Amino acid sequence: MKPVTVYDIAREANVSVATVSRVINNTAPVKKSTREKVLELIHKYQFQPNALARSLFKKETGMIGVILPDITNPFFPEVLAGLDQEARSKGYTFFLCDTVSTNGDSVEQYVRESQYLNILMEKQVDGIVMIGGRINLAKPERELVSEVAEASKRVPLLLINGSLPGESMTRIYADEREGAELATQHLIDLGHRDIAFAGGFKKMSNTLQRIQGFVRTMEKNGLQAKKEWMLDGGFSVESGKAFLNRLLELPERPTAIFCANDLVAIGAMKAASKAGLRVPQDLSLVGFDDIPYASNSIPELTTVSLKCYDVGKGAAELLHQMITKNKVNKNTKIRPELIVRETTACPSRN
Amino acid sequence: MKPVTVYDIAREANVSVATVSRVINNTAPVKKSTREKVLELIHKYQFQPNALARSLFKKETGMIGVILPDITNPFFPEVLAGLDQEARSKGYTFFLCDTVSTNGDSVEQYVRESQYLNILMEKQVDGIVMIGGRINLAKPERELVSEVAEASKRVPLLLINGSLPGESMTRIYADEREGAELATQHLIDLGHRDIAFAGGFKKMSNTLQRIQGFVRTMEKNGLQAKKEWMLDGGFSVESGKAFLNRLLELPERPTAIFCANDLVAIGAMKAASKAGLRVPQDLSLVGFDDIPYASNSIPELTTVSLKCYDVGKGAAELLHQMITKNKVNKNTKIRPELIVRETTACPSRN
DNA sequence: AGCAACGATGAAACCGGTTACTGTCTATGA
DNA sequence: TCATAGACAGTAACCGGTTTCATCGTTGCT
Repeated sequence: MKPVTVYDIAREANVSVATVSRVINNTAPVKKSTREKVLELIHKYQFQPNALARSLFKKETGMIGVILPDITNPFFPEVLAGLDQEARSKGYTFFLCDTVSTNGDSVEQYVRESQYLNILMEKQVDGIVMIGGRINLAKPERELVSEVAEASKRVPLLLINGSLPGESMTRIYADEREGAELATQHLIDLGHRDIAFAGGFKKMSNTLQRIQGFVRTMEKNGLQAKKEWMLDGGFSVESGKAFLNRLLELPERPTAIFCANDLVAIGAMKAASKAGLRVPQDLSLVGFDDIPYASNSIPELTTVSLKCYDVGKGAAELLHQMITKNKVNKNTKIRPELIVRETTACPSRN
Repeated sequence: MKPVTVYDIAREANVSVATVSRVINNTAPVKKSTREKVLELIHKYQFQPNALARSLFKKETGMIGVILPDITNPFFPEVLAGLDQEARSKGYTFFLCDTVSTNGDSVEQYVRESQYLNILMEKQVDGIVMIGGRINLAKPERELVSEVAEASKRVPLLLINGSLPGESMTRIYADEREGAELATQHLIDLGHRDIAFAGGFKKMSNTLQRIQGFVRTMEKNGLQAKKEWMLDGGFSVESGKAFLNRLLELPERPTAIFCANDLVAIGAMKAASKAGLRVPQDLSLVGFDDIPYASNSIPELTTVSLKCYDVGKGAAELLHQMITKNKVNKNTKIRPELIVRETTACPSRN
């Protein structure tokens, strides 16, 4: 049972396909009686025009691709939600491209990124959004990155929360350094002097930014970031636990930890609880991102909101501009916000 | 700067487009020297074949659509991950269609569902997966549902965790009733007799199933489910808090609550903590779904795993079968599993 | 030598829409 | 009365691939 086409409709209505098309798109006047006849047939057969054919000719698909590293990380659904709400109102549909690697191999992830980039372009998406992923690599890995820049010459491509070293691409991002400064200053203001930084990957630009903001703020306050209290190696709950346990084994312990993201903070909180430490009385914790977890934990997590939803929404607007006009300001910065909840307090003196 | 096409390649290689196509798809023998010349040009121009044109002719797009109610609910990313991993290995790409309504209006959500259904079909997706949403409506709302059944006649359509009353459609689901039985029996085995049920929407079939499992197990053990301890009205953390507070105001209080999902359980846990109740000493809590939250809370949540990931994976396999052959067993059931963690204990006697 | 089978290739149809171009026919104004 | 604009509609080209069918030259077998 073949799907019905404009030709079928045209034949049965005794008109040409051009007329059918005009009725569908309201693109030129059609006699009322003719229009009605066509409309009736369309309804009768539940005719659905083939979007492939249409897009092939019109050179626009109304599809945009989103490439992200792991949909299971609650950070991403949040920006996706913002992206979606805004994009939907403009008539776009989404490809979701998750580059998560099954075996934890990060090279595999990069490969996947390239694959998706190609697939999306072949599918003629109107635009592409990349969140995180390789665009977060720090300078040394630069070569890995050129094809992203290459792709951006062929299709509107927007980077979220990441930049390509050396390449000037359009991007929208939350200012991670400022966020880190906010968090660090908050801890210092509470009276903490012994503050650790835990989480992330030093190879990634987002981690670097956060570390920079941390170190800088420490120094500005006449404090110094202790090397042995700077732990990296992951963004997950598990790694958060590991970090805390490592910290526990040290001769000197910090009174507060600034975590690279909320998941790490949650992990640290769990490990602390296991070890009999009370948060925030014995240990202050601040996270980063403000994913929904953060407000659902007990105690609720003090954190820095990266305004995921706003970033997503802004991204959709920007991309839309890139697609229609193609004049857009290259760098859009979203200001993060410190959200004080229950995991930070003055250090206990003893 | 127009994108290059097979024609451009063909011209410059002094061959016909047919030959170029053959080289690309390895679909017929081509002389080695010719092949190399073509390949070289493809590389030179970074030629990317237009997938729209190809799909238009081949009548397959390698795209599948996923319709779900709210990507922000961590349940869905989990099944998405399973779906994705499996589908990706079979060469599919995803449309993500989030029907979440901005204003909380559920009618709006149904409208969105229909829209997406149509869009997806027009875009000629190879198949559609629907998770939750209107397929979860209980019988009375049946009329709202016919167009889903209608769509399933035109394109392979698979239902996850939901059924269409009266219509026989292919579906894969975790047995919610069995899951509820597991949870309830667990509480009873611990010695609880006064057990409440909180969360969900009574209009939705998934809630109904869980309630059924709960009530049935209570009765099987000679207990009865108290009407005033059966609260519905949501699947969110907020509603979980509200439920607990309502329960607190009652003259008689349950010693345990079986929550319609993990989010509700988390909410209840938070409200309990605020009210000075210790979990599990003063109140046992069991959730449902086993989203990542569940293992990250303090204390960790006892819950019923719906095997989201497996369900997603199974869905991808099923859909693929529906697309290729079209012979498939209509009902695939996944057995849920009780996961005992830290929020359940024997009731304290007093 | 004769013929089948196969390798290599091109011409053209096809997928299902949209639109440029053309040509009626009618209403309107000079 | 005639020129002209605008409503209405059809023909055919076009978008960029894939595939069928036909052609032609080799090779292999009898």
